[in-house]
Amino acid sequence: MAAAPKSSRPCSIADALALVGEKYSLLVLREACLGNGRFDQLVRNTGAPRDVLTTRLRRLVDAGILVRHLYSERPQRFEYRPTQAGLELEPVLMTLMAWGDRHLRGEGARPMVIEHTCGHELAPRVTCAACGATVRHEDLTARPQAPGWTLRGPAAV
Amino acid sequence: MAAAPKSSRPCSIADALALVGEKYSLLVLREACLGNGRFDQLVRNTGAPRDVLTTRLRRLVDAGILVRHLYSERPQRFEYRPTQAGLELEPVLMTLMAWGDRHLRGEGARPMVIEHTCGHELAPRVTCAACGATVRHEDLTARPQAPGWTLRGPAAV
DNA sequence: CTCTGTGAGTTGGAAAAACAAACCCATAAG
DNA sequence: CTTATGGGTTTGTTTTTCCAACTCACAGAG
Repeated sequence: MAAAPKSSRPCSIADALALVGEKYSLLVLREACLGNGRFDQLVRNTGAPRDVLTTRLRRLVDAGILVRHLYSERPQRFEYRPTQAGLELEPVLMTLMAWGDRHLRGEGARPMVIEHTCGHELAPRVTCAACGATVRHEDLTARPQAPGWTLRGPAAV
Repeated sequence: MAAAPKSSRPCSIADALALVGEKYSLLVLREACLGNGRFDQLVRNTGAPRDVLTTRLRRLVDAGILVRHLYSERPQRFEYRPTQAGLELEPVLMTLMAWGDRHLRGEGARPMVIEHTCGHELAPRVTCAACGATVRHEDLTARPQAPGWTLRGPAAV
């Protein structure tokens, strides 16, 4: 029999969520990407309690997702900006927003619209870099690399 | 002056996170998508405490992201499967996994690989459905639809 | 100079969640 | 009859979250 796993499945989804999956973290990143990276703006726009925001910001800076940028000496004032790694999470946010727009509200009531340079409203699509096709569940096969972690097979509704 | 917003920014990212942003929710969805939707599998594979898992599952079912599927009468046994809405969150997970693979570990140590039907390993890419270009931060402009919510402008690192 | 305001946090105590381990119930297998 | 399995619930403890108030450094108005 396969060795029984003692802890949860090793997976970069889990690892990523351990960093950015805490409450408010992704909202903070959203604001940073929008250019609203100052402490009081973050408090207002995310709704996070100030102390929680403090710990989230520390974590995100430590993880290399945000940088603390001094925008005024005397008095010292800081702003949090996304790093390259942070900016690369933006597509995740866009995809999540599109999902929310589709499933969480009736057509027409979107509170924020993103425009793409191409002139159209952004409709993010996740594609396979190799073949260019839109990613669909049926086209995927997961292969865990660690022993002891198996899959039952594709789930049908 | 613009009306000061009392609560946090209205945004489908926030709404989506309110549903699936709690600890373990997306890991549960991952397992459901992998076909491991039974209670004990979920406990083992996500590491969630059983009571927490119970409340997450209820929430995800109520939200229409999972369905509770009876796979055996006498004894009654259930399995949680992703709905269409749940499956449409899978690309978010794939994008997040790719981000984690890139930024959270050295090249080569990925614990799970997804294969696409095209024969290649899946490398998810987020593109603009209108023009097909890969989505990059510099190409986006956010336009909040609700009054009182403004943006500072694009942030540069 | 004092008075008020702003930005960026700390501090302290109450309330809510998470956690761990034990327990429950129906059925099935040995 | 005993043990095992699946899908949870219960109980008690430990962490987090939440909220409001407070601090500190400086700036501008009067």
